[in-house]
Formats: sequence, structure tokens, C-alpha cells
Amino acid sequence: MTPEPQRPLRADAERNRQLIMRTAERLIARRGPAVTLNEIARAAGVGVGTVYRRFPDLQALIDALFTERFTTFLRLAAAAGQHVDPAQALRQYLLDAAQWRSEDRALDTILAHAGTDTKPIARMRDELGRHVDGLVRAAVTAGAVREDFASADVYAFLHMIGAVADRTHDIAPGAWRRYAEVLLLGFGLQRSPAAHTSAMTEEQIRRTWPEPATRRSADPGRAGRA
Amino acid sequence: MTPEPQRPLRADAERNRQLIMRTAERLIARRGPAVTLNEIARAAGVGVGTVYRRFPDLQALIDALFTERFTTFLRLAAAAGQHVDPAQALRQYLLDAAQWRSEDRALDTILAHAGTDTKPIARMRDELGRHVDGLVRAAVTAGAVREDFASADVYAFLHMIGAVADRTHDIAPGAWRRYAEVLLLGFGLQRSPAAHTSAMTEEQIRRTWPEPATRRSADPGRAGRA
DNA sequence: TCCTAAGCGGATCAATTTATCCACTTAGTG
DNA sequence: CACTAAGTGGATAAATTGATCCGCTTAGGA
Repeated sequence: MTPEPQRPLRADAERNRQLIMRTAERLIARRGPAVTLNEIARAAGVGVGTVYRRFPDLQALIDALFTERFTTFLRLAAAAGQHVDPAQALRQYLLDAAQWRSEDRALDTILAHAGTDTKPIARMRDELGRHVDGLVRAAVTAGAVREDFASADVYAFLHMIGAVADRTHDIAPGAWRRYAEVLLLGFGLQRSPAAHTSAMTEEQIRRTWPEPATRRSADPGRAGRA
Repeated sequence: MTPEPQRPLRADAERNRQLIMRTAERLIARRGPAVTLNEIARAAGVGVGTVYRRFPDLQALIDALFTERFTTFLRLAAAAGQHVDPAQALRQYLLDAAQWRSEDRALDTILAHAGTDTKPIARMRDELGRHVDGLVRAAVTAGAVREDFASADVYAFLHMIGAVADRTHDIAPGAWRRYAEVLLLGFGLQRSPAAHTSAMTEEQIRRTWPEPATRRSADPGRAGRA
């Protein structure tokens, strides 16, 4: 609930808060939303009480992580916006975000389980929306993408790349780039099939299908909370 | 474990087995891997004992559902193979599988959580692999796709479409088609940008980002069991 | 240095989940 | 129809999880 406490935390408390969040990330990356606050406390080497005092429940912890993540999206969008060439700008945002998405193994769970109805989050979402919209509009106007390209395509792009990245991370780490390239081509944001980012080997495919998993968390883990 | 009992089940038992599986699908589609066998029993209107006798645990139930699903993949691949035109064949498999993937809301969870090490499943996987390989090789030979197109791209395609479909199902049901088209274009399996399958509206985007979710199931729900 | 508000940790309890067991019912063969 | 192997359901034991509470410790201002 409380996004940021008014009185700053005592130094040790703040340290613990960070420790808890970093530990939670690690655990979430490994086990998905099935993690437990008690479990996180143990892994972080602090008492359960310490965790529960700072984060009433797992939801609150995930929301906090979500806010951090969202900030990163904003930063990337702003950075990309610096480019003078609209095509470059859009391409950079897509690729930077994709790269980050492919590296942060906790991101999917965090995005999927964050509560999204709080005021500050709504504000950040609007801001990101504006940034992305700007990038997209500029690129379309400049004729650098197919003319029906829209913001939705940016989000879809990231979801798609994320799906591939999550399933190939341990097997063929760079594999997502191939699909990023294919999508950019399909969107008309890139012309030629680019340097061969080759497909995966037989064995790599086998290990991707179906992908590993953990129980707990509507991983289709979807639906439910909404 | 037991994939198919040797002595056929008594009629009423078989009926209950089906009832349980159909109920489980519904519940999994709605709540992801967070479902409980007791919960399924209640929803199916049978006793817990009945469920546990047939399926020792949730894993067994999911494995059974997985086998059914895999059979469907095989059927689609075989059907697509009938086409004389290799381009048509590959395209049909991709689109049929994608459509099905977008409709079966339980599929992602089932694929993500199935145990994959059993003999019969390995056999089915090999068979599907051969089918898909055949489709891909024929299309490449015919020059209907970019020459570095590989089987891995087929699986990646489905993961990517699945990601979009799962997140837009309730909001913009046909949205996945747009991205299927973009991917086909990017893979060189299709030439022109096709009839405008337009992007989503502002409001639709907002509701997709981030998407709804349920706890439990490493949805990131990933990693863990492997 | 002293004092106290703030923080800490983990024993402990409530709630939920998982899974078993067994007295009762029923399909379906002879 | 009668008999029995097969199946049924749900009360309940065991295990796991979620969350609180409170006596002890400590940061950091006066």
C-alpha cells in the first residue's frame, strides 16, 4: 500500500528493505510467484517479522518491485527519445527494452502480478504511454514503419520477445534477437534480414518445449486477480 | 504416472474421469496452476477420493491433459501436411496451431507444467518433431521462406503468438492475427502486409499492460520443476 | 553518553492444502 | 437376480503456509 514512507527509514531498516527486495527478485526469478514471504525472509537472513513489517504481504512487495521496474521502462523510453532519427529512436527503445526484458528473469512475474490500480502507478503508466506514443508517432510520420503501426504493437513486441526470452534464457541466451529482427522486419522497421542470427539447434529446441515451470501463480499463470 | 490403464475403466469411472478432466481444464483456464485437486473435485461434483484415485496428484492430471493436447498438435501437423504446396502447408500449420493456442486458455499452463520425461510423451514429441521438420524442410526447399528458417522458429512463433493471445483474449480476441501476419512477413512466408488487421485501441492497450494474473505457478510462473 | 523511538526476529497460532482411509454403493458378469 | 470387484465420497490426519505479537536490540539525536 504505502508506496514511499514519509519519514525516511532508519539506515539499518532501509538496508534491510533493499536486502529483502533484492532477495525477493532472486527468488522470484527462480521460483516465480510461488515464493513465500517467510521463504524470502529466510533467504535474506532476516526475521519474518522484519519482512512483514515492511511489506504487509507478497502483493505489496511485488508492487514495490513493479514500481522500480516501471521506472526503468521510463528511463529507456526517455533515452531513446534523444535520437534525432525517429526510426533509430523507436528501434532503440524496442531493442533496449527487449534486452532488459530478456535479462531480468523476475520481470514477467512482477508485471503479471502487480496491482495496477494505485494512483502513482497510474501516473507512471500514463507517462510511459506518452513517451511511447511519441516515439511511435514520430516514426510513423517519418515513414520509418508501416503506417498502421501503433503503440499496442510496442507492448505486443515486448510480450512476444519476453515469451521467447523466458523460454530460451538458459539454453540459447541470445535467441530472442533473431525474433526481434523478424518482428522489426515484419513491422517494416528494418529492411533486410540482417546478419544471420541463426535459429536454435535440435537439442536446444527440445529443451524449450515445453518449458520449465513452477506451480502457483497462474503462470498461464494468468486470470484471477485481474 | 499410469498413462492409460490396461483394463478399461468401468463405465461410470470413465465418465467421472472425463468429467474431472473437463472440469480441471475450465478451472486451470480461469485460475492457472493454482488449482487444487480438492477444488476440482468440488467443482466437478465428485468426492475428493474419486479424483485422487484417478490422479495421484495435480501433476498426473496435468500430464493427462498434456497428452490430449499433444495429440491435437500432431493432428494439426498431419492435416497441414496434406497440402501439396509446401508454403500453404507450413502456413496452415502455423495458423491452425496459433488459432487453437489462442482459444484454449488452459494450454499455456498445461504445457508449462507438464512433466516431460515419460516414455510415451518422448515418443509423441519425436513424432511431432518429425512432422514439423518435414513441413519446414519442404517450405525451405521450395524457397517459400527465408532459407535459414528452422523448426525452432515454429515453436518460437507459437510461444510468441501465445503470449499475445493470452494477454488480449478478453480484450481484443482477434488481435493475435495481426502479429501472426507480421511474423509471417518477417519470416518471408508472406509477401504483402495483408488486409488491415489493425492494432488495438488506447483503452485496450491499457488493459493489457500489465496483464491480469493469479498467484501460484511460477507463471513467471516459470523455473523450478524443470 | 544516555535515552527512546524504531527496528528486529522468531516462537507461535490460524488457515489452508494435501492426501488417506474405509464404510457404503453400484456396474455389469454369469 | 445375485454376487463381487470396482468405484464412491467425505471426514479427518498431516503438512505447509500466512501472519501476528511481543520481549529484546540498536540507531542516532540531544
